Amino acid sequence: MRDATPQGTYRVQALDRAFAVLDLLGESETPLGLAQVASSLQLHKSTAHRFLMVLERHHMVERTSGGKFRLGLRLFDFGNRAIEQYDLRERAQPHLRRLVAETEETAHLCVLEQARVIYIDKIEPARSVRMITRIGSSNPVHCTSVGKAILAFLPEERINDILRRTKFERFTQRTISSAEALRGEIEKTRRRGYAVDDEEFEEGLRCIAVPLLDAQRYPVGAISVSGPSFRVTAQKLPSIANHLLQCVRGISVDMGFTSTGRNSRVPWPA
Amino acid sequence: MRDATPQGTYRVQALDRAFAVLDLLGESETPLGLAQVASSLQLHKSTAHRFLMVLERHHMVERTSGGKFRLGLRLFDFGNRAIEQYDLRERAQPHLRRLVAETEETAHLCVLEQARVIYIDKIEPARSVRMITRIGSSNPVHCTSVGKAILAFLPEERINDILRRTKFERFTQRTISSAEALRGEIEKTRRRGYAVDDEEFEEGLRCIAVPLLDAQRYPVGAISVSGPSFRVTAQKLPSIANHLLQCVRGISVDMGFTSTGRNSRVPWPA
DNA sequence: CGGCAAGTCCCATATCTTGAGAGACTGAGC
DNA sequence: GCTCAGTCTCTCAAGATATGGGACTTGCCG
Repeated sequence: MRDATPQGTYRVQALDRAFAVLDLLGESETPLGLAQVASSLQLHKSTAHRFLMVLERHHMVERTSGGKFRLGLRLFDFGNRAIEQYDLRERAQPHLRRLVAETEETAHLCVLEQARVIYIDKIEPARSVRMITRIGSSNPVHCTSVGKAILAFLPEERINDILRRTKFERFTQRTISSAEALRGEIEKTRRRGYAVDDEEFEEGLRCIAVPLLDAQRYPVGAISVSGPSFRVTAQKLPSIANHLLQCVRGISVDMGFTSTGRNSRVPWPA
Repeated sequence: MRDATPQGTYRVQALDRAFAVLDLLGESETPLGLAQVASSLQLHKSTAHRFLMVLERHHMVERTSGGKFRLGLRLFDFGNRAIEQYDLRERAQPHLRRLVAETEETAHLCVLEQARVIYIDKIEPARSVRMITRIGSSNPVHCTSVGKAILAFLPEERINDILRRTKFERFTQRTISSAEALRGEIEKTRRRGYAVDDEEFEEGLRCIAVPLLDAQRYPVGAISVSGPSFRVTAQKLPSIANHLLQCVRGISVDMGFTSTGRNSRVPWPA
C-alpha cells in the first residue's frame, strides 16, 4: 500500500510482504480480517494467511476474539530493546534536565523516522500542566516545531521526499496546510536557527525547537521546549532558543559531534 | 540460536530467519557485525548480508558508525502502535489509579510475553521513591510477583515450557534460583490467591501481585503493588491483596471477563 | 609487505514460496 | 432447517525466488 515497489538492490520478497502486513495493521484503527489484509496488499488469500500465521507464531501479530488481526506485543518488546540500544537518549537526558530546570517548561527529544517525528524522550518540569504527548508516539512533520527544525537542515532531496509523503492534516486554525507554506517556514527556520510551532498542532500550545546536528551537519534529531502560549510568549522565544542552543551544544559534545570532522559518512554515529 | 527448529505447520523460512536476526540483535548488549550474525545463526555470510540490508531498508535495524548492526527505530514505532491497539491497558488504567490512591504505592500492569513478563503500564503515587522500572521493560518470571501470579494460573504444560526457558539468574540473596523452589512458590500462590516478591529482585523492594483472569480463568496478565519493604510490611500484605483483588474484579467486569462463559476460546478477548 | 578477517557482490541452481482450488465453517435470511 | 455468501483453512504441483559458493574488495595487524 505504502509503496508497492520497494526500491533497493537487495530484495527478499517475503520480508517486504511481511513488513507491508505489519504496516497495514499498524496504520489501521481497527483489527483487520484475513480477507481485508489480502485485498489491501493484493496478496493471494492463502499467501496472506500463511504470513499471518507465521507472524502470529512470532507474536508479531495477535488475533482478537473475532479472529481479526492486530499488531502483537512482541513488537512492543522489540521496540523497547531498540530504544535501549539507542544511546542518543541517555546521553541527552542530563542536558534535557538542565534545560527543563532553566526554562521550567516541558522538553522533548525527537528523531525523524520515515516521514514523521517520533518522541524518544520527554522531561517535564515539577509544576506543569500535563502534556498529552507520550514517549513513542509520532507526529507528522508539518505541525511540529521539531519536525520543522529537522526539515530545515535536511538535504533538498530528502525534504521533497518527506513533503510528498505528508498529508498536511489540519489540527488547529493555524496548522500549516500546504507544502509551499511549509517551505516558507523552513526558510524562516534556517534564517533564525530555531523552529516555532505557534498553536499549529494544539490550541494554546507553543513550542520551539532546534535540530541536533552531527559532525556532517546532518540532523540526527531535535529538541524542543513546549508550554502554554501564555507562558511561552513571543518575547521569551529568543531567550528560550538560547537555552536550547546551549543544550544541543552540550549534547553534541557528549555524542562526539564536535565540528572537527570524524570520517564517518553515516547519519547516526554511535 | 534460541530454537533452530521453529515448530508450527506454517513456515516461511525467510521470516523465521529475519526474526532470528532481530532476536539476536535484541539480546545482544552490543551491536554485532555481519560475521557475528552469520555465525551465530549459522547462516551463510551472503544470506545474512542480504537480510541485514533488507532489514536496514525497512529501518528494522540500523548500523553504527563502525558498520555494526543493532535494532532500528522502526521497531520502536511499531511497538508503540502495538501497545495503542492493546486495549487492556486503557481499560485497566482507571482501576489502577484507584488502587494507587488506596495503597499509596506504585502499581504495575504486566502481561506474559514468551517466557518473560513485560510492563505495560505503571502508576506511581504522588509522593513516592521513584522506582527504576520502565514501561516496556521485561523481566524473567522467577523473580517477580507478577511472574509468579501469572504462572500459578497457567496450564501445567505452559508452566513447564516457561520454566525450561528460564535461566534463574540471581538478583539478590533471596532470588529463587531453581525450578523446584519456584514450583513451591507457585503452589503457595495458588493457595493464598496472591503472589509475593520479597526482595527477590531488588534489595528493599517488596511486591505483591494477583493475576487477571479471563472468562476461561486463563491469566491474561497481572497487576502488582510495589513499595519499600519498610512500608509494605508483612502485616499489610493481606490488606493490600484485598485492594488488588477488588481492582482485578473491576477490570474483569470492564473487559467483559464476567464469569458467565463467553464462547470464545482465545486467550485475549478483544 | 603479506596474510587474515570482514564485508560486498554476482549468478546458476535447487529449494522454498506461491497461488489455484477444494473443503470447512459461520452466520444471515427465508 | 436449509441454502447461500462470505471467510477462513489446508494441500499440492509448478516455477519463481532465495540461496550460498565463491571471487573481489577493503582494512587491519603483525
